Amino acid sequence: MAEARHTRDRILACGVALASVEGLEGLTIGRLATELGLSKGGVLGHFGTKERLQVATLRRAAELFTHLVWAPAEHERPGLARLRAVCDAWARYLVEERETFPGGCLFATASIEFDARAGAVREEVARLLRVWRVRLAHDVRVAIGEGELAAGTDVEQVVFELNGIFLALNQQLQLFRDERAVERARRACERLLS
Amino acid sequence: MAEARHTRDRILACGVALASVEGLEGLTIGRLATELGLSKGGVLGHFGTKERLQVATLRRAAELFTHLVWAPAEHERPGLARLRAVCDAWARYLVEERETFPGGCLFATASIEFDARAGAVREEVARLLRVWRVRLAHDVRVAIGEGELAAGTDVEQVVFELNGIFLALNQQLQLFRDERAVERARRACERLLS
DNA sequence: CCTACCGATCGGTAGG
DNA sequence: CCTACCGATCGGTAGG
Repeated sequence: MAEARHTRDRILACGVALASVEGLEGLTIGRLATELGLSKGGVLGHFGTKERLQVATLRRAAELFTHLVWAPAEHERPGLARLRAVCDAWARYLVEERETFPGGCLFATASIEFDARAGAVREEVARLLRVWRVRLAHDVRVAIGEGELAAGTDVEQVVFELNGIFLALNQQLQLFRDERAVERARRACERLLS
Repeated sequence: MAEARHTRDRILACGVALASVEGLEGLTIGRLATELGLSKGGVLGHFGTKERLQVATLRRAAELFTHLVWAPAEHERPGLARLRAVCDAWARYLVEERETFPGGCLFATASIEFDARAGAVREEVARLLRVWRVRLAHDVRVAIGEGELAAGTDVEQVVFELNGIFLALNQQLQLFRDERAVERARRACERLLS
């Protein structure tokens, strides 16, 4: 039924925002229910267990990330031009999507929260981050092939450092509310991609 | 009494390890009590409230960090030499202190966990991270003064990027169990500090 | 999708 | 430091 689908979407939108602040463990069924005017049974019925709710929330966040960070850059020329567009969109996503992710990037939150636990949630976080890195690595490789980056450039090294820059930016924005860090991230990317 | 002090130390050692894995919110009084063979009252008596237990746990983690990362570098020549020694010790701390911090750096965990909440825990995390950054900034400034780093170097930029490198290393070690990232962090530091 | 309920665990208190 | 207890909330189930 279309109504059930719509309810599921509402639950996930609320779940992404809640998990961004409280973590995927702090994403409780009771709180979701209260916030949406549903019963706990009504929430849980769409997912079966809390773990599956957590995985569904992560996947929805990945769809949003793709839409907000990848889509604006996708049609740029592969290689350095697209990498730069991705970095721009990535920074914009961290700064501007306070409504969707009031507690900052959900992948930063979830990767820290589950990095020492076993289970389906941890596996899903790791998988989604790997997919993203493959995408970045591809454009780094193209940039090297095109001579836009030095021939000896270590692809994984660039991806590692890019990841660090945006983890640092997320922390600076969320914990210190320091928007000047956007400029720092931009400069760090420039230094890395030239 | 010396015994009470000893019990408090035992609670905090266990608390640091537990919070490293489960977060400072997942650090529950009941679980601490069970793990230490105490009653809940026995645990809480040393701190009063859970929030104060969380702050005490963070402070203990900061003492450990100082001992493991700052102390080995402290007597190096201020400036670039000491910065390099700090980076070495910082990486070693993330890789080797699995027993003390089985879930990785507690400051990485706590900063993500509390970056969207108000209260004493958030303030303490932010304060401790600021103290550490001041320390790093000082040696960057000395290095510039000594001509070891270019005259136009932006101090906060270097600190920002250093922080990113070690956040990325922590994630790579914990979520992906990728020890090759240590070499990547080392290379990123070299690139930054030359 | 609902109400009504389950056992477990949470932070915290009282009294000793 | 203990036992015994409080109300609230957790994930989840039953029956409709």
